[in-house]
Amino acid sequence: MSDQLTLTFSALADPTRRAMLAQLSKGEANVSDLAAPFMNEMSLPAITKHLKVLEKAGLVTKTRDAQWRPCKLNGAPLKDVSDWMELYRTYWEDSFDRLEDYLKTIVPPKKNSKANKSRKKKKNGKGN
Amino acid sequence: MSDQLTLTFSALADPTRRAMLAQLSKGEANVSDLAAPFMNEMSLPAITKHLKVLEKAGLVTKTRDAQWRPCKLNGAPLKDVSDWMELYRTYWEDSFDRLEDYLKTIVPPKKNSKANKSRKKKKNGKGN
DNA sequence: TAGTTAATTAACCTATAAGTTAATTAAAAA
DNA sequence: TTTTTAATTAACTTATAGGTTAATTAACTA
Repeated sequence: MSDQLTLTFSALADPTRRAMLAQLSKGEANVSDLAAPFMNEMSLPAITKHLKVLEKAGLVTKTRDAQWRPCKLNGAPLKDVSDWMELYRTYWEDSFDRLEDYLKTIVPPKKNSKANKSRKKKKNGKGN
Repeated sequence: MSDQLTLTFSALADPTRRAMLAQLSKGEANVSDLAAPFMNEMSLPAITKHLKVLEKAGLVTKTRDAQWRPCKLNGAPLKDVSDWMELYRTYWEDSFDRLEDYLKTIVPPKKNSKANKSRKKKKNGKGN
């Protein structure tokens, strides 16, 4: 009963699943194709499970072709992630960091805590 | 020993934690401030734990002020998410859906129309 | 029909995520 | 000095994520 965003973030929170998405971004692939890069690390049923997580999140759609199961990337759920991210853009954008750095150069580092009061003396009266 | 992206996605894969980030995006807050909206649903130690997950992901930094722990949002890890998302932009962008829809209107589903012929040559060719 | 291939399901194990209550720490206030 | 406030830690429970091996399903192939 998770909301969509939770389902999506959970699905993305695993490097194997992200690698599977990366592979699918190059084109359709069967389950065994998707499993191939991991066959030294894990079993086929493990891949089936990862795939199921991606399907439940709506990130992958699986069809049928004889005994094969061609899988396709579906990016739609990433739109929600993108929209969510947008709320925080100012917190991670480069320009924000640069602005912060810039502000540090023109606003004297002054703290108003009591601890600070006892510790720090302003260097010269010029600032601000 | 998760990679950063995994840590970040995992941290975001919980609605309580996302709500905490939302609150922090409005400004600094102490642990009890962050807990307040959830006090009917969960205990304070639960919030402490969620906070710890956010800290380990680098999304929140906690400082000290007497017995309070002012918390601050740090968006830096979201940059990685944003960069990762960028790889899939074409798969979720509205314009992509619209382009797809548009292409469906101009590429006849069946035989080679004149328009089709000029754009597409793909019956048996291994071309590109 | 028997055998092979592709994938899933079943049954199980282990680690950990997410919560709890109770105890503890640390600072402030009375 | 005692009490209150803010937060964490400890110890524990429960559910689930992520993996395993073995069995099963379903389609194609010889």
